[in-house]
Amino acid sequence: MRIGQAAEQARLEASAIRFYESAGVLPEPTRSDAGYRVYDEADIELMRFARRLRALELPLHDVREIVQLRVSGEAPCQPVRDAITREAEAVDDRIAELTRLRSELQALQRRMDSIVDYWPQSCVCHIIEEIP
Amino acid sequence: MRIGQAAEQARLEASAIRFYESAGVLPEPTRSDAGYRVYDEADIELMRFARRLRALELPLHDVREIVQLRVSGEAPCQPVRDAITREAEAVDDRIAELTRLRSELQALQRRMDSIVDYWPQSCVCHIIEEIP
DNA sequence: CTTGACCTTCGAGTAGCTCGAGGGTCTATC
DNA sequence: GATAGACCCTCGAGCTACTCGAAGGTCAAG
Repeated sequence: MRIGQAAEQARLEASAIRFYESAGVLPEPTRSDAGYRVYDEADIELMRFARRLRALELPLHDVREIVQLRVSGEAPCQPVRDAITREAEAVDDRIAELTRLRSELQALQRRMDSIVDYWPQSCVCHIIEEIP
Repeated sequence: MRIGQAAEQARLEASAIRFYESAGVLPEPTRSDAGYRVYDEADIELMRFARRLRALELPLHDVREIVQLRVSGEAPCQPVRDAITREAEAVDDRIAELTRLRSELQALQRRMDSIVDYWPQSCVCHIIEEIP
């Protein structure tokens, strides 16, 4: 199977498959006489594995490490656990950050609305100055 | 005042100030005879304004538009309102996405823990295969 | 006159891809 | 056999928002 069909089966873009290969995440596939990449079912499964790890938003270097272990026949369980633990912490941190940011944005929106209600012609942009 | 002190006053990195200038966010400053960038208090205020907008995680092209309006003497109120509205929506979307992701990561962690509790020697990585 | 702190520009690096240019290949149809 | 259209190749650039390092110029103090 060539890269287009592989991409469809693995639900990745062909450009992403080439990129993963160049980044050492996926192994170099065999080539046809014409130089086309040729994949089999096991290659597709590996692509799906990588896609699932990326769907968890694991950084690519973690995906690379985990996929390489799997390719070499070692169980990548501990790296997967560690990566998921790190990722869960990163996600929690980012949610907390975005929650603070959302409060701040909502407060700004309320202030802008109230200023416009009371002084329809006035400029509200000075409220930005109040951000530390 | 030169760029180092300006960076300190505006709480930006000097490299960020140069980058903002090259990106058209901040205007080109006057130069000393030696070619050093020279800033006054109004320049610092503009830097702070840009920093505050970026602290709201507004994309740089929005910051550029808003800062340029302010430089040209126009009130950037409506663009600020629009940008904040867009940003609030983007933040809400991202929080929803990350909340889903956190649930998924926590579910994976629980599954991995339970598998290790019951079959301490087994590999848990097949649980990744269950991700669509 | 030298030292060290500061400044300059330019290019590359970060993350994770996508897209386009310029070219080759394969398959079906005429 | 020719040709059209779909597919593939590599390489380089682009996206975001900066940061860092190299190689070199400037300035004040001792």
